[in-house]
Amino acid sequence: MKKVDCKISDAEWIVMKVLWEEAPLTAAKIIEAVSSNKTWSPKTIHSLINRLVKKGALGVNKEMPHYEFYPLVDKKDCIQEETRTFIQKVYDGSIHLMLANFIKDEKISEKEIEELQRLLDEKVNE
Amino acid sequence: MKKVDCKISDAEWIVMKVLWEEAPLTAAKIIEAVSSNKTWSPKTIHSLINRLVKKGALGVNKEMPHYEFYPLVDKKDCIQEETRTFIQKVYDGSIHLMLANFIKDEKISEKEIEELQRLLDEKVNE
DNA sequence: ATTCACAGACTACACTTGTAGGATTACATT
DNA sequence: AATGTAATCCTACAAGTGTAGTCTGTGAAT
Repeated sequence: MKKVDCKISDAEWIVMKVLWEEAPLTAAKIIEAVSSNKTWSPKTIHSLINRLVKKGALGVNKEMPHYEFYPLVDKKDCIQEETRTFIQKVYDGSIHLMLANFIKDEKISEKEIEELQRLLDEKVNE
Repeated sequence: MKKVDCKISDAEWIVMKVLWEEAPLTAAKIIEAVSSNKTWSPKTIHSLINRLVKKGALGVNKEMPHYEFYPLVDKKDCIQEETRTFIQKVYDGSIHLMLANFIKDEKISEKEIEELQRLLDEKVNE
């Protein structure tokens, strides 16, 4: 998997998430999967797929009766890059500020809090 | 403070953050503050300010020798909106997934972990 | 009073993004 | 083999963004 060097737009993320879930897939399959969340025209989804190929985020296998697409960039990398950008923009790059703000402000259930505490404990004992 | 109804772009966020920090400010002051982080032309910063005024994110006091600008939208609201969008895009809207992923993957110092644990504890005892 | 430099108004321009449409090709069915 | 339907390829187009530039007026300095 290549490092992410490209920006993936909001709409494109939806397509990428389908292929990170399962790949390779034909355009038809992708359209089917995306359509459960979005009411886009198949044409629109084709456009997004092609842009992602052009960007280097997707690869194509043309040796098939119908092209098959698969991710060329790693999901974890993309998430981290996206997160980094977001935290930079909103929290001046401070992860800590972000998490603190988050824990303070958001509605998190008791159970989730316990779960997070467990995760933190694990982290400590690594 | 109005509710945020407008999208604030990455570049615009930098201007907004200056004015959330201190307001009202003249364009010259804003340019000065922004220039410590960014090497934008003053013209560029003027453009951003004007777009923000047009979007309704900034207000202007024209009764001054030089216009003074101030935020019309609340920082907390903007952060929350931005965060919501981000989590939707990357984590399918699951705050929990996001925090969990974060705690697992990111390099967080021991001290930060303790700090977060403290925050969670506080949250429990609310 | 003249000039200079900056403030403010308006304009520019290429690139990305959301959202498709049209033309062409190729497989599948009659 | 012909035809229809779906898959590819290419094109479109307005709005938003990053990144400025021009023109015009006015206050400050000479």
